Amino acid sequence: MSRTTNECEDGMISKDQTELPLGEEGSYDECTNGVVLKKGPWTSAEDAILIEYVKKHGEGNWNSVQKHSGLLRCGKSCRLRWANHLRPNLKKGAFTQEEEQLIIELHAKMGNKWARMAAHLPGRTDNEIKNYWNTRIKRRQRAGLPLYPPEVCLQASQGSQQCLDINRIDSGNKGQHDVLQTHNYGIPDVMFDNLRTNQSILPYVPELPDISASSVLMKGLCSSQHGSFMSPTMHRQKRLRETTNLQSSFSGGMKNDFHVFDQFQDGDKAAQYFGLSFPFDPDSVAKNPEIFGENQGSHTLANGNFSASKPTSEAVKLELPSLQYAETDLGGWGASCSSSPLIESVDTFIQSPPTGTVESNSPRNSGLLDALLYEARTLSSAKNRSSDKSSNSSTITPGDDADCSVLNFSETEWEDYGDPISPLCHPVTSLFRECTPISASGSSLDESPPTETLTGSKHKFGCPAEYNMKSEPVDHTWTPDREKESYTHLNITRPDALLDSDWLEHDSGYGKDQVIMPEAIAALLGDDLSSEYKQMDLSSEYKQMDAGASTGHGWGPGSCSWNNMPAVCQMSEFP
DNA sequence: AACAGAAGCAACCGCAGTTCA
DNA sequence: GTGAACTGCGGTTGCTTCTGT
Repeated sequence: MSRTTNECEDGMISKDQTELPLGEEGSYDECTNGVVLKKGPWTSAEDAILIEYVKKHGEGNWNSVQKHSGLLRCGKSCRLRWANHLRPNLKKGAFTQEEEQLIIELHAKMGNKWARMAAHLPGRTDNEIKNYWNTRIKRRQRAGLPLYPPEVCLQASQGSQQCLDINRIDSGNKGQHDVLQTHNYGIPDVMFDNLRTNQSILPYVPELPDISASSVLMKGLCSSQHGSFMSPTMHRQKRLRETTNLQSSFSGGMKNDFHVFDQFQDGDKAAQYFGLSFPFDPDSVAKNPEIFGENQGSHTLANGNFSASKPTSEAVKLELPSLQYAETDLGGWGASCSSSPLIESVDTFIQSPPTGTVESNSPRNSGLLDALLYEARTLSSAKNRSSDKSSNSSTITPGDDADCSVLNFSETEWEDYGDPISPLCHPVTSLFRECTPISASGSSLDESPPTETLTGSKHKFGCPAEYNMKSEPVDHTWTPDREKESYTHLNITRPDALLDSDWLEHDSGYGKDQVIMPEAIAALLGDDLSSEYKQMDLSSEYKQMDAGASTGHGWGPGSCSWNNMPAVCQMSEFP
């Protein structure tokens, strides 16, 4: 079925009926029935027509735009033009630092879910974000920088962990569609945490500081979600669907993208796979080139953040294992504890930071309905948390808006929640204090890896000096002020902010009558959500996963051993 | 001033999900 | 229940502008 044909069939305006605006820029495609549609850049006249149409008829029914307005554009083109350029409240201009930071964090958690990311950035379009990200990747690739700054990887890992938890809890729950969509990001962390927490099985791991096994590997996987581990040529949604079909996002991801784990029944191989401090096994590269960044074809950096023992390409050679960022701070990283993961971390992937607006009032817009529900849950849970915050911070409340917490690593906020222990068994505040490089210039955080840790002759985990990243004269001295600055960057996503009247009355461009009202949202979701989450909490699957866990949180230390990991990871025969 | 490459941006394309007849 | 139509999303391409040589 040809979309163009369909659109043309709807087009109604035939060539002989229409006077072509010859001389205008843009090309014209003639469809089988003679209808001609313009392509290429939009003119201001066309914009005016479209704006007028939307004013009269509202969004949606894009294919009828042509019928009613005579605009020689297909519906898709109209929708795109409206969404990306004409709709009210679009922010134009460069991304602010806050936005950049948010994009990085969101991408670390969501991957290339541009539309969802855009929902977190009011006034920004998915296209803008996508373009920004793609150019950013190019930039960093040239500079030999890792895709994500370390602290973002940490946050993403927490989100991933939570994602996994949720998937396990409620893998069959269609309502967790959003969660399922993000399954990719969770898989590695389990692997890594398992590595770390099962050191007796991995002979090399005990030599690593507490943070190493999980954080190092996780950092690599922060980028590997699109690169080294993932097959970039595989359609993401296809992955999702297959995953869903498998009744387990986790298993699906493993099946489709993590076949390489099959070889990890051997602990040594696993160690080699995860590289860095482990003896390099060139065979691993030969056998699994995709592991080491030879998966090309996506925009993902070949050198991503995942630095194996020995890069196999020049691009990778520039790469430095992300772990080195923490080289001088390993004492902090190693401030291990046996506490259970951070409470909020459990449901990071359930919720996300607020979106500013509901962009459409189109009743048929299912995607936006999802977005509305998504936002509503966020709002609802944010509200819940604000009320629960004082009473109980040690109970898993899946409805909590932990996503915001991830994005708002305000030290004070962590403290507010009691024991600020990360899922990696590290005090979050100390992790971020030691790991968040913010340049004094206030330039984008991710653009500035800590130089002083990049230029050592040989870092602690055995990465030879020749793999050191190109050092750049960036001041990475960490000061409390900078720390504060970095935290405050993110406060726009504070759950509290959601309930702020200003936020709620954020002009969506459709008048205040379409403002999201917290009461309405609460009424919409209210008990349903809570019961849903209660159900999740009690799900037998979750209990099964939790069985044997020493922490009672399912994925804490001991919850999943290396021995049972292959059972999870080798799900190629998963029913 | 001319040129090449990089960067930024806008738009198109194809696929998939949802809705409707 | 099924197929067509509509819509949204992500990937990609192409054009324009900027920057360095």
